[in-house]
Amino acid sequence: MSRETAARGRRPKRGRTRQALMDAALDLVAKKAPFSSLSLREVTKRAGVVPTAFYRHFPDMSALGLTLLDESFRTLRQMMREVRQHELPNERMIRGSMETFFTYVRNNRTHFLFVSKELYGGSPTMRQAIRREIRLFVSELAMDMARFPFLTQVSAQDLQMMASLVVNGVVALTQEMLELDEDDEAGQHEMLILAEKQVRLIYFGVAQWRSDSDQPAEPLGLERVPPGVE
Amino acid sequence: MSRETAARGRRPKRGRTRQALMDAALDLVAKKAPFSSLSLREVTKRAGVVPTAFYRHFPDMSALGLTLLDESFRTLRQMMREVRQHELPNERMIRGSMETFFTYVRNNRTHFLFVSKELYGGSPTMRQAIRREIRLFVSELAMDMARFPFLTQVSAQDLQMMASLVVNGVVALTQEMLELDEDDEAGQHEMLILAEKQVRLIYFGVAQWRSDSDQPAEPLGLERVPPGVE
DNA sequence: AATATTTGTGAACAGGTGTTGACTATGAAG
DNA sequence: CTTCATAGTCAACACCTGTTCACAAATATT
Repeated sequence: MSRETAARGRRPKRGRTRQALMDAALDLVAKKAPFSSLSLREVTKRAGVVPTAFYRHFPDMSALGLTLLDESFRTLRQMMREVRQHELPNERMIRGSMETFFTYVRNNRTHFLFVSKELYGGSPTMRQAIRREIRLFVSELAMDMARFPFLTQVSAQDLQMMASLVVNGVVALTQEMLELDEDDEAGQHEMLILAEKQVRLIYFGVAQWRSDSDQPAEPLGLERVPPGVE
Repeated sequence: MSRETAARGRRPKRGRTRQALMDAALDLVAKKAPFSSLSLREVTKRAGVVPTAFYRHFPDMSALGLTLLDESFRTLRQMMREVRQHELPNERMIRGSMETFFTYVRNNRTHFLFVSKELYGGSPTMRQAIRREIRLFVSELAMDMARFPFLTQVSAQDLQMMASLVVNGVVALTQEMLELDEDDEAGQHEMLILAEKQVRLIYFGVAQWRSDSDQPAEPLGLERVPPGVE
């Protein structure tokens, strides 16, 4: 008895509306304004649903945002775990890690666009959540670095500092890559090369580090520069 | 809350309304939402002016935003120039530069808060403008680094890469510092120490770098990989 | 097949939004 | 003093906002 009364009767909208709302929000963020300046009605319209239907799935917009955030990070965390288990700490590791990470970013563009814009522009709750996730990555990377033979004498605090340097760099490059056009192959590859170089550069510095004295192993001539340079 | 909402009785309203609008927007961004989700009426209300008065000074909100951006960077550029001229490339330079820079950030908190939120959350025009400024700082730093005697053989491209690493790191730490409470002396000092360490670490890596081979001066035990790596 | 629960609809509200046009106060220039 | 452009006010508009409520449709449970 499929009666279509006012021509409003639509297809089976089982639990799909919820996902439709999330996708709609993600789309709008990707090609328009940040999430905070996104209206409930806008999202529902794009999802092909009447505004009031929103409340069947989320109490308000900020709840949608947090759900989106969770969705964004859950798969990312899982991927990072796998990378950490498979890779070994050698020269090729850097390239491999960067490659898999940036490929992942590419395949989940809208999610990263969302997170990127919320990192500093979002509500306090959002920002805090994101920064917590980032700090988690830093700690895990620091743990990995602790296993490097030439870093056994570096303090945990300095390891954290080094790891955050790497993660911050990757985050910045990720955001810069998101500014590129979606199918700018050359640009994205260039970004990958750059990322690898930068991380490698940091690792060179790391190898020179002594944390006990808060000083480098060698002065390496930084301060031996003659004052007549200017 | 000592806002002079009673500006109605004040005489000299000459060119002050324009600045009042800018200050109001800056205040709102600092303690509320990002600039994009800021309404014209909200700004005028805070400035103690009727909404229509806005159009006497700016065609629309985005024009206000660009003006704010310009105001934010003009003094910063000037300060950076002075630092670049006074400082010498030695060990103390890093500490000194970081100190003056972070002090400046502290004294211009609202401006940096504004820029920080617009970097990734703002309109395309805004983001582009900000990234252009950042790229400018990178280039200038790269020029400074080119004068380091132990970097004369590094390619211009790699110098750019190194400089962007430093700048990105400082940007990230700046944004992190802005998350701290305004009068959290300890936290801000800690951030300064961290910044100095990170920059110093990068410089150690820099000293190891050889750009002609895209490889480090020494394998330094990261891996005993043969030189024939892609 | 009858019932109950979830999910989507439509109308309506109170209030905020950008922008208009005509009008008025201000202060400088003639 | 008069003239005139600048800068601020007021009322009004058409539109978009979040949220409410009662109702209808679709699905699940009995």
